[in-house]
Amino acid sequence: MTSSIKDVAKHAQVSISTVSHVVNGTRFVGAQATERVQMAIKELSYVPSSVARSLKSQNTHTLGMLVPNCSNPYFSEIMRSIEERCFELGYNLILCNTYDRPERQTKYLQILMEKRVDGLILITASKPDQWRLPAKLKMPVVLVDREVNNHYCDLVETAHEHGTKLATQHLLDLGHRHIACMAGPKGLSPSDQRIKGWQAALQQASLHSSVLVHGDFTSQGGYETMLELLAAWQNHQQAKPSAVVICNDLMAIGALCAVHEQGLQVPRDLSIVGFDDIELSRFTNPPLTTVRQPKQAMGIHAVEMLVERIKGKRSATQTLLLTPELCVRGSTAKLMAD
Amino acid sequence: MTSSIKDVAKHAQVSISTVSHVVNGTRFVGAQATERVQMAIKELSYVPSSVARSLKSQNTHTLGMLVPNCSNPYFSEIMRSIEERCFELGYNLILCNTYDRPERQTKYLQILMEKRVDGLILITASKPDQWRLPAKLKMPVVLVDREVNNHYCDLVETAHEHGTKLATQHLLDLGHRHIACMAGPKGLSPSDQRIKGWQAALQQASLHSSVLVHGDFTSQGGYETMLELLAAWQNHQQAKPSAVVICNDLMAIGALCAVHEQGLQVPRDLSIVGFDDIELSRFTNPPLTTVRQPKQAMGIHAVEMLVERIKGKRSATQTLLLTPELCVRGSTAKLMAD
DNA sequence: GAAAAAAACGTTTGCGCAAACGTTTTTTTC
DNA sequence: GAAAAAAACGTTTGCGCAAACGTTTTTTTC
Repeated sequence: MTSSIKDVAKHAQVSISTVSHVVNGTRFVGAQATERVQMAIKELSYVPSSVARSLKSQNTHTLGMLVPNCSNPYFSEIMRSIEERCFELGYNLILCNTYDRPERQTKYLQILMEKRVDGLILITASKPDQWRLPAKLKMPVVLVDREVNNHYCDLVETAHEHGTKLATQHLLDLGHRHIACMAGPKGLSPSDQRIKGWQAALQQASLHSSVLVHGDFTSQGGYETMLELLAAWQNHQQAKPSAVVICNDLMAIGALCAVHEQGLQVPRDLSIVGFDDIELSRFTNPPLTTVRQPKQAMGIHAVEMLVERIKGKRSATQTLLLTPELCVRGSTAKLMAD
Repeated sequence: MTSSIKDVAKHAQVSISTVSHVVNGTRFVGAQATERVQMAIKELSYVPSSVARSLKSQNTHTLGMLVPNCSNPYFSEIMRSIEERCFELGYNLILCNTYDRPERQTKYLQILMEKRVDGLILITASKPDQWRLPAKLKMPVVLVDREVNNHYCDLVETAHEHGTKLATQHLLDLGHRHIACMAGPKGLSPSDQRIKGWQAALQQASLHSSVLVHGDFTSQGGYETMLELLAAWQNHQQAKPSAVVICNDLMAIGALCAVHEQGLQVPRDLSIVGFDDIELSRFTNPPLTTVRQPKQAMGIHAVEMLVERIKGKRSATQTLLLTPELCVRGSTAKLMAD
């Protein structure tokens, strides 16, 4: 079926050694021999086997990438830049969706170890207690976006707390005093840190913390959670805030939808700030004011840190904290006097 | 470093053959021997090498997946269902973004052949003339969403033409008579077919084709193209249509943004229908009426057809044409009398 | 109780390659 | 012109495994 180095050698009337050296340029080979080998390669459509090469060289130039869900734009945008940098550095990526399910993650880790991937990029949003990396996992690992309990590995993340601080401060500057927060699932570290940032900004302005609710980081969740909030406000069960800090863009987009569905307007009746700055945030109605995570930089650095480890150029673990920035668009406005 | 079957054999005082048979359950092994092998595996943290196994068995249980851009929600949603089915069937996926660049695709095809992937899933949107599959590519291939010139391979796609026909008919039913179309890049087969559907529906209603413009299937492109359209209409260079069929959701979302930015309202001043039904379409403002592509079914069938070929269960090429359906939401409304 | 059959393992090969190690031929050195 | 060096290749090994092929011991059969 597929021809091997042996077939090429026979066809070119040289040794397999010579074929190997022509293919890899690892030793001088005379002009005629080179010529004959190249001809044979072409005629037999020879493609060297990475499988055999990997067995010999003990590396695969392949990385495992675990993400909760590749159709979440936040993750897919990070994935994109990871893939891009991998391509440039000569690595391939095996895509693994975990859906935050520990058994699925465990299964994938096993498979990736069997495949002898050179390293792992972990973007996983499950609760810390649910998932500890097996200690025996003797393989370079870079965590992206969130810590893991027993982390003996590198980490790249955004300064979540600083991000929501920026968002909240922006709303304060616009005159808002009642600023609610829609966070992610309880116990999830990025979510917890974002809550802290919101609280810190309020405290700094000598304001009480306002309403805090938890969503699930999906659009549908943001939509439903916002509907509940609006209902509570309309029934006067709670004082109505004039602004909401929403801890990711997907929920913010769902929330926007809910607000409009109830006949209210953003930002006239309610200012909304998101978090992540996914590509579509620029095109919502109104365009979403949000905290931009440097997703491209995250991906690039994650790959570079991982490759450093793979090549043994660094032994100490390293944490890279990237700075988010506020993108002011149309979903926030000055507080209207009632 | 990592232990091999040899180490396990020595530790358990059996032959490598026995270890292999215990690991794979391919031959009866006595209770004590089994016990000793399992102990040794645990103590040495032995993980069998898929690399060596692949070299021996001549398969990798790995598929290549080429997509134009994994951060495009339409593709990422298909990818998700592909990954899901692969996981169930015991295959891994290597993620390859091509960005519609032929040289990048060529490079990836070479790498995937070297990696000896068992098959290929191709979701690629580049122009047919730019990219022909190398004839020597002796490997099962399934095309998703679009044809390729020399296609000796399987194909899964949506009935594009039928889709835009549904969309256009819906607008006609609402009383619209001037219905424009914003298509994708010229020469791209799904785009061309969608244009045909729009034309066919108009013709069936004995109407002239209205304005046709070409975007690039991105949000930004949809935004800009819509701004140009609006400018042309406001300068009375063109009669203003009351509705637009937009050939994917990303452009539709960009277009929505442009319309609102110009102070107009959807659907009051302009009805808009999208195509794809990406997840966020439900949450736009107004929620987007769109043609749903059965993305999950596409992914599942693509994987299953590919695995059939890999296992040699089918030799004839096969084309699967899936039926889209219209999702009526808030971006379309009855034509208002002026 | 000897021959045949069954049970339970072990030895060896080959998958395709990279590269250490070796060999032959030609050229250089003095 | 003989010894040494250089040029240009070839032979062989081992990476880790699956499985064909083989061997030894025990049990069954008549």
